Amino acid sequence: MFNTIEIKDTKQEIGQVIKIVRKKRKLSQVEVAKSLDVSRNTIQNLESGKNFTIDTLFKVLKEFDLLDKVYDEILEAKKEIEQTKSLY
Amino acid sequence: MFNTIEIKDTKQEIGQVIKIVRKKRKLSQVEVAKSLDVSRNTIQNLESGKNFTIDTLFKVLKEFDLLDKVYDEILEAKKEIEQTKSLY
DNA sequence: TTATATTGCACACTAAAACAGGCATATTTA
DNA sequence: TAAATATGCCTGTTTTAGTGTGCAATATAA
Repeated sequence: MFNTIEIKDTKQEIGQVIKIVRKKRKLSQVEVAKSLDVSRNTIQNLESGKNFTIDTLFKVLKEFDLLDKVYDEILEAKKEIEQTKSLY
Repeated sequence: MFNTIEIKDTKQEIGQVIKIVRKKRKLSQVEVAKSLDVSRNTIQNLESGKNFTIDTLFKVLKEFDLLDKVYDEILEAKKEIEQTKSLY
């Protein structure tokens, strides 16, 4: 009936986005890993939809200049939620 | 000079959003933890800006009907990135 | 106020993310 | 084509997120 999004799908989409951005910048997994001081496995797992920590994700987003955008969207969501009257 | 967002700040904002939504729904940390089958510590750490896994975050977002929105925003970002010509 | 529930934060323990390294298979480049 | 580079995935080890418990401080209800 309802087409609810699964956690697994969302992780995989994140991984794809990261990979696309990395390719656009012509960087290898090794190069990104070195820049962030994490292992290549960590980048590999992130890109392939495995579980990972928020620190790992945000390190990559920051490296790719995407953290500011995410931060803004969180603030935007916060505003909306605060304005919305509770339905419960 | 440039006001770059830090990872720590972003995590703390996420924690605040989660907490606000939970309060709006008049749920305790214990109740949310039970619903998601995670420990209260995990919810506590998420809300207080500690490090956490993407699975934990997405479980909470799904419980609060926010995962679909996040998924859409990821797809939107993906489109934009794919269209943008690389600057590198 | 007094009782009850909730929260924040310790602690030790367990499960899993992250690390280090290797290897086969693409993919790219000379 | 051959060489070099990059990727995907595996195995074992280390680090840390998550768990379980307890307790003091705070907030809520009687």
